[in-house]
Amino acid sequence: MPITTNNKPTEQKASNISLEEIYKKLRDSGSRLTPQREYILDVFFKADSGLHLSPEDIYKVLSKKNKLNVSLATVYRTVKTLYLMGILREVDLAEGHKHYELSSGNDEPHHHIVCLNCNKTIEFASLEVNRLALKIANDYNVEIHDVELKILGKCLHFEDENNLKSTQHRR
Amino acid sequence: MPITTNNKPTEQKASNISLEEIYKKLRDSGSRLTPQREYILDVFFKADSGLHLSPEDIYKVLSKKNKLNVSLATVYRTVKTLYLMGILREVDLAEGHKHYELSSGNDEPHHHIVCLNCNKTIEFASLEVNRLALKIANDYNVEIHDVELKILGKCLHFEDENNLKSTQHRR
DNA sequence: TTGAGTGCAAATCCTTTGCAGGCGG
DNA sequence: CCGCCTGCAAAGGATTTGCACTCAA
Repeated sequence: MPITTNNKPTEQKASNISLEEIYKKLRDSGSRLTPQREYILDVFFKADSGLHLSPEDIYKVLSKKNKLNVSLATVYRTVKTLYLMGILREVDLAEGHKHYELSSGNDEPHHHIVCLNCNKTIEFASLEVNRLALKIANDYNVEIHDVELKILGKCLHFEDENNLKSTQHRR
Repeated sequence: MPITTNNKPTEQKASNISLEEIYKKLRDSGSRLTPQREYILDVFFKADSGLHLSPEDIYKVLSKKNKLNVSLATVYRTVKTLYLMGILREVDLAEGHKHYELSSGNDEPHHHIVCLNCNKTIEFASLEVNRLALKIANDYNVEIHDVELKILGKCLHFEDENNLKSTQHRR
C-alpha cells in the first residue's frame, strides 16, 4: 500500500467531544465564548475528520463563509488557547507550519507516516501505540495529554536512493 | 520521577555512525565535502549525545571556535542536506524552531515527553516503540527512516489545572 | 575547468504583539 | 461596568533565496 493523502482514517474516527463540552471547558476556565471562537470551532466540527488545519486554512475557510470579522491574529490566538486547554491537538508535519485538529480524547491516538521524498502523509490510529505511551507516561509520572507517533520514511514511489537533490521539499 | 532536562539518555546512547561513513554517503550522493560541512559535523560529534542543536546553536559554537567562515545560511543549508540524507534527525519540540541531532541508526529510537506547563523535555529510548513502528511501517510498505514518539503531558509539578494563563509558553 | 557550495543581505513566511476600541458575562 | 477579546498593522524571529564568487573534485 503506497502512501497517499486521501487516506480514510481507520474506521472509528469521530470526534468524541461535543461542542457543549467545549463551551463548558471555556466557561470553567474563565474564558469567554465569543462569536469568533464559535466560528473557529465550527470549522473544526465541520471539517473532515482527520483533517489538519493550519491557522491560515481556518482563516481562508472563514473568509469564504464571509465571516470577515475573524482576523488571522484571532485565529492564531484562539488555536493556541484551545490547544493549551486540550481541545485542539497540534500536529507538526514537514511543511514548516503547524496544523491543528480536534483532540478527540486520549482513547484515540493519532499518528503519522511522512514520506521524506513526496512529502505526503498518512494518518493511522493504533491502540498498541496508545497503550505503550500510557505505560511510559505512567513510568515518568506524567499525566498524558496527547500522543503522537511520527514515522519518517520513504514510500515505494521513490526507490532511487540517489535522487535526493531533485526531490527536496519546498516550503 | 519528575520531568527534568538533565536527563541521562538511557544507557547505550552513542552515535553508531562514523564520520567516515558520513563522508562516504556525501560522496556517493554526489555532494561535496567542504570545510564548512566538516566543521558542522564536528560540532555534532563533539556535542553531548542526546543534545538537540538548532542552526543558531551550531552557528554560535562555530563562531566561538573562530570558524567565522561558516555563515548561518550555510548552517541551514547543511543541516537540511544532512537531514535529507538521513544523517541528521529533526526534532520538533515546543520551542518554535527546529533542532537537529545525529541520527544514530534505526536501532536507537529517540522519543520525547514534553510538559505542556513547564515546557521541559525528557528523552527516552524504547525498543518497544521502535519495534512497533517497524511493524507499522512494514504494513504500509514504507522504508523506515526515523521514528519519534512524542508524549505531551503535564508533569507533577503542575497539578493546578486552572493555572493555564500564567504558564503560557513564550517562544 | 565547472558546477555545487558559499557569504551576504534582502526577502519571505509564520507567528506574535501593542494598542485602542468592542462586548461578553 | 470590568477586563477579556478583537482587529489592525507593525514587529519579530526563523528560514530561505538571489547573486556573484569560490573552490572541491
